[in-house]
Amino acid sequence: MAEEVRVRFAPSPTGEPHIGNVRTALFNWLFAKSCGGKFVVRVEDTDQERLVPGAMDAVLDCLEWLNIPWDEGPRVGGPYAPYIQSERLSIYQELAESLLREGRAYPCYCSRDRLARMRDERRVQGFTTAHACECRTMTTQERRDKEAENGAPVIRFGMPTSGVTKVHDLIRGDVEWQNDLQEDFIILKSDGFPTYHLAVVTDDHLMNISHVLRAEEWLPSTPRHLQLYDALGFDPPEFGHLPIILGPDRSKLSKRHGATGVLEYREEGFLPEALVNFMALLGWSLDDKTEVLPVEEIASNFTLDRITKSAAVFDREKLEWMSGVYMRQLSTGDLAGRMLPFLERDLPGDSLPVEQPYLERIVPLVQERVKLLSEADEWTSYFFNDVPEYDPKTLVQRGMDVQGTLGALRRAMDEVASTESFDHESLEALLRAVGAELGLSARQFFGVLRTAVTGRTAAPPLFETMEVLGRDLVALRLESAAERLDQVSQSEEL
RNA sequence: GGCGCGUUCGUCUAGAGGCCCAGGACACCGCCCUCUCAAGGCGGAGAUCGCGGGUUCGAAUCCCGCACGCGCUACCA
Repeated sequence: MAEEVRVRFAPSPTGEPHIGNVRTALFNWLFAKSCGGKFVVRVEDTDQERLVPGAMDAVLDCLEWLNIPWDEGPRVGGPYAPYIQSERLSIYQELAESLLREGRAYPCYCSRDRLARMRDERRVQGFTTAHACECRTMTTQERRDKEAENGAPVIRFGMPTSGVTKVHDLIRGDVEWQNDLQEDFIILKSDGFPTYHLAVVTDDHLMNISHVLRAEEWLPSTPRHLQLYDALGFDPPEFGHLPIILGPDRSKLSKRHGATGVLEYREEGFLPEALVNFMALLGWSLDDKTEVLPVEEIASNFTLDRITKSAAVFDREKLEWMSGVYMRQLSTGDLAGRMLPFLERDLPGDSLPVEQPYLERIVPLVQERVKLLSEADEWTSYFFNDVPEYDPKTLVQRGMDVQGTLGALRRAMDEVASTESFDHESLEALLRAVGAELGLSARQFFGVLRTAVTGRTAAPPLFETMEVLGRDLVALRLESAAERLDQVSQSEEL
């Protein structure tokens, strides 16, 4: 009988949550969902020096924003609590102690300098930089002497000096390492904190993790973990090493590549469901055609054998496209609700407050034009003021002159003021006829009106826009346009 | 330097011996639609499947070698 699938995401709170981290979280969660397993979050805060206050909350906020819930972990608790490693120190210390007693680990008194020198020497000699110092074979007396002069040692794990360590990686297949090339790595630092290696192995075992799905950069430390499992008498979980995510220069995605923090994408107004879909496609695919699919469908079709082995370059342009796709799928009310906080943030103060019912009339006009919520203000600002800012000269369309443009504006003013129905269909019928009468093409006439009404040369359909703005505002803007154009042309003639 | 992993259009990918002189998507170009911008439709360009050897009637797919890229090589994760 197969055991319950339990996977975990184990971020270390050392900075802003990163696309790479979150993609790993997503794959773990997808895998758990795909087989009815549990997804646990565990905070690996064993590096006190690099610890960044608030980083843990940022990670958790990201997961929540992306709608990736966890079954156990911080904020939700669970049967294996605590899920924060700094609260579990005694567990690791006891295990390190027992390893020490059994002779599988030993105290090491070497200084960093000495270690660095040894590594350099080995490197020039063409050897691996690994392997142990002589602390491994010290006598008890020698240790006592060292301790007196050097203070607290670190605890190193003694790797086997012969044989190979093999893993059957769920994604990469069989991989093996020669043991004598492996380093005697530190499991307990001199401050009493465990290193990653001891802590993961311990907690993955204690928390009953069945599958370790982590980034490929961890593959080289897998033999260490396997040997630790063995020495501790624990059954190892299954391992699967996920392809890493690269920046445009094909090196591991990192801060120097610019926007890599997930929170930045939230600030920019990417839709979380688009980010999730997009990240899932970084290393996984359903088939040869389908790319846009809801997360439930990704989860129900998610299998490890469809994960790629090769690293993937993060393509922001495609993400933007996908965000637009999801944007268009939203209902009016939903989109309006999501836009609101962005408009409140980005619109000038005198345009506020934004009323949701009014916004919902605007949304259908801009929905298929907006890719990011942070663009919402650019697309809608002229709905929230009296007269938009623009260069009056842009009123004059190709093939027209100032006088003709002024005439067109004044004629439109009259029509707008006197027409009975102000719905877009009537307006279009009416103004089309007027344009023809003036001898202007639709492009010209509507171009003049577009600039006058919206202040821009690219905007949603004119007549729907007018309908939403209402007769008074439209009339005001047409009038203002005529005045401003008149002024400019006069001042330039002088 | 050592160890490990990887290598299909610029990018994400499909492909598990004949369906592939390689399919889809983003980006790009053109046309259509059209009041502008989008969205949409149609079409185009773009990959000698890293290279060289094998195996086979037949290889992107299997084997070997090489090259290149990336990762790891901390009292960081």
